[in-house]
Amino acid sequence: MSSSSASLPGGRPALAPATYFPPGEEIMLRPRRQLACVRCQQRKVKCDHKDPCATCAKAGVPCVASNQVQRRRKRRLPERELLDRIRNYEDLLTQHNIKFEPLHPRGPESSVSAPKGSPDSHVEEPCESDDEPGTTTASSHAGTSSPRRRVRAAKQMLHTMNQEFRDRTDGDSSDDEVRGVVFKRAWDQEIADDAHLLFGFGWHQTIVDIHTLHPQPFQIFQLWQVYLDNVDPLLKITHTHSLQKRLIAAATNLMTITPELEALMFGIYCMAISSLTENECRAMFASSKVDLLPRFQLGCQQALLNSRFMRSTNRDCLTALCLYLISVRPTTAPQSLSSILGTAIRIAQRMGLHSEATLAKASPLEAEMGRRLWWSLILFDTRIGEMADLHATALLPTWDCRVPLTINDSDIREEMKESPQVQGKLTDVIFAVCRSELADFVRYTKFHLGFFGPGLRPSATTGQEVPQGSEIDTFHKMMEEKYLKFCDPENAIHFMTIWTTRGNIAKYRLVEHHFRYSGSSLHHAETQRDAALSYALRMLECNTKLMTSPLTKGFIWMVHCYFPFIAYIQIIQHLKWRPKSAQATDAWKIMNDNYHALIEVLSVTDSFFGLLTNMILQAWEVRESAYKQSGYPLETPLLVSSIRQSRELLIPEECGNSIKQSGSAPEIGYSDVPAYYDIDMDHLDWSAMDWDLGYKGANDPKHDEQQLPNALQ
DNA sequence: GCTTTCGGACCATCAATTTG
DNA sequence: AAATTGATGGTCCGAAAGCC
Repeated sequence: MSSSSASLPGGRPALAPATYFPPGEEIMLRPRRQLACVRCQQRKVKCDHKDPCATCAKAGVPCVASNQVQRRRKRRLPERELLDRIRNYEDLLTQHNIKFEPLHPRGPESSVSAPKGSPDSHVEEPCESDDEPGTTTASSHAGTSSPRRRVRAAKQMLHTMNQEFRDRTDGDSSDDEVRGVVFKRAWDQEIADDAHLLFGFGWHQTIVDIHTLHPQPFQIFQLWQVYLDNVDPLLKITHTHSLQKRLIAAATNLMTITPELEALMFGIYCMAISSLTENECRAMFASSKVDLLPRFQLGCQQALLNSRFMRSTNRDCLTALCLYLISVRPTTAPQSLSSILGTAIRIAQRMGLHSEATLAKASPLEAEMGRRLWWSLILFDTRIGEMADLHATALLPTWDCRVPLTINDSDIREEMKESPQVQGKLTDVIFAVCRSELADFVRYTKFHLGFFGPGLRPSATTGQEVPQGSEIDTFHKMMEEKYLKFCDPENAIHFMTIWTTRGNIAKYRLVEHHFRYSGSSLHHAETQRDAALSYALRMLECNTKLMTSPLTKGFIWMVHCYFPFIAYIQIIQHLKWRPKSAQATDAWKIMNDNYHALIEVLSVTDSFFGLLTNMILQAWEVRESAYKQSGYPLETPLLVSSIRQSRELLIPEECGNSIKQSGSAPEIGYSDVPAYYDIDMDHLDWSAMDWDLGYKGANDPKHDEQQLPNALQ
């Protein structure tokens, strides 16, 4: 081992070890090498390691500290592989009639030197690059190809198949596996361009030069930093250590990056911008979100097309698609998004991300990142399915991808052969693990399968017991003991984990409640209704904490995605039924707090705002008249006066009419509901919930007119 | 003349391999 | 187990190019 003492031969004075290791440090305890900042690394100039460093300070740009990239496993080519390669090259020389001295004299049985003209021999054609991106001409499209070209393509396809069979049958692959690969390759060669199916233009026909859509190199690192702060801690679908190195290299030469990495970069830009507020975005990039986001989304689309994302098995590519889809959510109808998410999940299934048997064949890093990506897609798809009123879900016990491991990114490296040991409960990935754990629990529950998989019997297909209602208690206790009690409420990601988990558990308690008592005589019993109300109030309380805490500022994009609309419905129904109950005062307070957190980001002209406030006002009117009858004084809560005030500012036609209509089965396509206020379907077939029966006319005959929007019925 | 870019010399690190 | 090897990651000098 070379020493790090001062007497290094031939070294540059500036590179003396003291530069890297502070004087006085013991060699045994020496710290990690102090790295140059990202910009100095990129510019290959000396970095003084200050914060900010002198060169960045001088240039007036942000000084971003770089991370050490994990060393990759050294790969030594085994002798056999080297010999095979030599054999292959010798074969090529033979085919081209180039004289050489062979390493192995060839006998007539030599398998690699098929005689020229035999079916096995490679058909050499000049200019075989028709399918190369960028070289395709209009006349070479599949639809307009000449007979000569078709013959050539057919020959090439046959050649590919023969080659594949030869290569594969030498190894351990089964016949089925070989056939699968061969046909996949064959399709790949035969059909060059089909990506326009989703994004409207062919992969070789980009409408603008994609390179012009990238931000400046220093902005790439700013966006990366925003992504690391606001997005990565929640999703954990990129491996920071290995990706950062690739990004640094990519940012210095955007012309040479692979389309997959380019797509991922645009996906990261999209999510970074999505996670910023308008003011933050303007302060950092001197442009508005509405300018930047569509630009990066277009770049992501084009890069996805360039990487032929629909047939690709590249993880970067699918990760990019996932980030892109999350970033378009606020401006996309859930029905549309749900459809394209189905495509994403099918791609993931083709890659085998849903199957532990397939994941086991990949490296531990690939497998683990694959699991995280699978769960992210499933969780996002589940949520969008709820919003799209989809009566189907991919969250079922029909696949066996396990919940991601509780490990830090630094615990898993590319060269690892064995899965890393699970670390403590508080790792980088705590949020992603907790929500995956919850979904993994839910997908086996009776209520969930009752709604989405009545034909599925998880205990028979998976060996797992079906949790009963009371098992939510056990599960909740387990989550509190296993994860939440270790969380520090002062830590942003821990705070998110605590209140998101508790809020979601309350939501599933409510869903389970309705499943259990739907159609039962107990459904309208006082205690059951009180229980349902308490779950809904708990949901709102958790949501208020997430919306109002300064800790979650960067994560608010995720909080907005989970607006607890059903909690509002549950609470308002209860308040109409029992306007003077002991819980009613508490309920108004909790709703008031949540509403004021909501109003921060809500526009009073939104149709969703009208729908929500209409429901709230009706509940308040019931309470007011009940108190008037009894003669007790009643203080109007702030949210009611605030709603009334905002309505007075609106033109009556814009507000009142639309609200009245929306109260009676409005045409609320979710496309016109601002995504911040997505309506929460919560897995339920609401028509089966018997929501209104017990409440209708309880106190006011007008309630018969009070209906849930179409999508909720 | 100042700044930026980047080829490449040189050093550090550490897994794989060899040596004793 | 220690020593060695060699692949890979990292720094930053200094020549050349770019810019004002």
